[in-house]
Amino acid sequence: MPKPTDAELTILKCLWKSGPCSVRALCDALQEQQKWGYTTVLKFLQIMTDKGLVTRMADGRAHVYSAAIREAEVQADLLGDLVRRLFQGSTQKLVLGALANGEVTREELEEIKAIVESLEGKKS
Amino acid sequence: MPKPTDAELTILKCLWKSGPCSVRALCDALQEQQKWGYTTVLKFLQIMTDKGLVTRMADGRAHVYSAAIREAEVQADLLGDLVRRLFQGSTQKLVLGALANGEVTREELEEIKAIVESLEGKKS
DNA sequence: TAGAAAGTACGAAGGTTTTCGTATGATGTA
DNA sequence: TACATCATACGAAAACCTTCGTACTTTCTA
Repeated sequence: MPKPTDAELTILKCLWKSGPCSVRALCDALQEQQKWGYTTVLKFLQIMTDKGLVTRMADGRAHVYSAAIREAEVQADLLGDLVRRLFQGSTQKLVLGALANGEVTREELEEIKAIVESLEGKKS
Repeated sequence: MPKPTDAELTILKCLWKSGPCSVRALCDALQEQQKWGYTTVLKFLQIMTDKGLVTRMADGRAHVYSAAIREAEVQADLLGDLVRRLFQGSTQKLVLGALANGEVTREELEEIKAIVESLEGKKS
């Protein structure tokens, strides 16, 4: 599974959020963040189809595109990449780095702690 | 501060580990992981000097290169990028994703929990 | 002193990414 | 039916990344 580029990620995020879309609908949905021309978006989708990142179905004259990988898969993939390349392969180092630098509310900390404790339970 | 490319990261990691190096020393240090020619490494260092990722000092005929950014900075930078681009800006979502997919030992979990608790303390 | 050795600088080739423009075909309407 | 509209396909330009090869300079050394 190829790692999506920046532009490809933008499109995937839009597909995850909106569900299957025609090129036109994607363009409209992207309008606010991105000033891409219609053929630019189309080209990305064609490349992504070749790479297996999206699939397409004919809908009369037009095509409807869907994400071919789930958000969680890409997240796991890119996280694993970062862990390997910048944190000596240690997930723990990445987590500590994220906690040290990111904004996390008290409620979110609670939730993280709960997950950590449940993982500890599994390791008994 | 420009985001380092893959090759640039490899070189930065080596500089962080070994400290300031001549091109020759870097080549040797990289020998095991990477089969780069001397001029390849030199070229990267020249590009990285232009980008401000490394600095260099003359040492007689040769140059000695040092990392211009600390490892923790780059880690924070790339983590922030990932949080923004793939986790809706939520550090918590990234942490949960990392915990769900990565390998973490019991001792590491303990340490994470301790950090979480100390952060909770700070928020009181 | 003449040539080997070691270092830097420059440029270029080949690949990928980003971004459109143009060509071409189908569809619907005056 | 002829023209505007909308969709896809194709190709190409510009930027960036990776990787060397070659040229040039300085410094040893036989």
